[in-house]
Amino acid sequence: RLRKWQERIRTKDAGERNLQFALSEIDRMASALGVPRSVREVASVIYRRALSEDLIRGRSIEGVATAALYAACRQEGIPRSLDEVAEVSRVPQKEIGRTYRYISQELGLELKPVDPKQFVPRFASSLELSEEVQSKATEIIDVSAEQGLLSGKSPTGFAAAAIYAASLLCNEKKTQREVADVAQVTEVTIRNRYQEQIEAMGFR
Amino acid sequence: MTNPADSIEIQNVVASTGIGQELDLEALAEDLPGADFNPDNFPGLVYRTQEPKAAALIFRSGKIVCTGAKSIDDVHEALGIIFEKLRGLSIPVEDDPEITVQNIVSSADLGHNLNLNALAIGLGLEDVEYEPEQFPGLVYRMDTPEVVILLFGSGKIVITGGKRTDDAEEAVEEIVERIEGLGLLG
DNA sequence: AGATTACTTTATAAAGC
DNA sequence: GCTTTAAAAAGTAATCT
Repeated sequence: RLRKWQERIRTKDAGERNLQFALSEIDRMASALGVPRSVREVASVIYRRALSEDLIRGRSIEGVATAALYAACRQEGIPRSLDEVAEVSRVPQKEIGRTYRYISQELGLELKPVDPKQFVPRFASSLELSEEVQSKATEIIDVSAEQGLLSGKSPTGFAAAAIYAASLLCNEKKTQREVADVAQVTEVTIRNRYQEQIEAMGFR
Repeated sequence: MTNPADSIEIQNVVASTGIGQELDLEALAEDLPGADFNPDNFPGLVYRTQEPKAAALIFRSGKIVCTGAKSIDDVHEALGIIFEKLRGLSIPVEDDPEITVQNIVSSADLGHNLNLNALAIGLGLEDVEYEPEQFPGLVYRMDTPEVVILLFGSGKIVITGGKRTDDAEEAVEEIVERIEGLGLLG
């Protein structure tokens, strides 16, 4: 009986330490990503839910913590790409994506697909582009998405191409390289999406 | 008006069987020209048939997995060739080993572009996985028939997880019905 | 700036770590 | 969970000319 007590305390302590570790990791990654405190709180709630529903078994704590943060960013409307999240995590991108899909399914998060427009303010400001370019890029995304060009395309690449196109249209040109770097996509992707988008806009 | 069900093409059939006889894979690897056997890597010996084109994974237990065939008939043909090869090496093989189809992968064309974002919401986010940052296809798990369908923006689809030839046709009819019901098929 | 090659996803069996 | 095998879909990426 005494051993059982000790075991329970030990397990409880270990669980408590693991939870503290996960929450501190979420905090560390959230800071590195520059997301507001509200996102860390949402991520903590998602992590605790995953813990209480026993979704961590067979997975790394860090993986679930990172996936929870990725999900929280999306839920709060300020998404980070898997690439960006992987940069501040010690878990490989592939595992983050898999774990996210798993906890998302199990917890019934039902997150809608990422809207490329949500990347525009952040990408545009790190390129020091004006509000005018941002609203033009937003318009390009809306028009080309309505014409069915978004299906299957990565939201980051789609946003990057629209920002590149908008920078040209507003005489604040950025090179494909510059835009590709902030969005973490290749110039080839920007070129491909850009061609389709200007056609959808009726230019060319 | 072309029927999407008519566009169905079987792309890959996976089946399992067994010869009811333990095998010495080291020796088999020597006697079977073209056999690949890397026990450090994987416990099965890989043997490929040219006509019909297929790949077989042969295990020490005598169990065999056949993949890559384009039809159920091809699976039987390819395995028949392997059984004969083994008999030719004086390895006793059961008369008609039972062959079980484990998975059929098919492709089809719905004939219209698809708005995957709208489809993800319409089909129900709980049954859908659509993460275009990770993969361009929308993954839809269907209950009856129990298959998984990958839907692409082009309207091309992949049906997998079925064990019967009819599964793909039933799945296409069902998905077309659901997409039409949502008013999302051109 | 092409072209080529290769990797992402789905399912599925097999034996063993 | 992983390892290997096959095949399709379409997007993205790395590498070479």
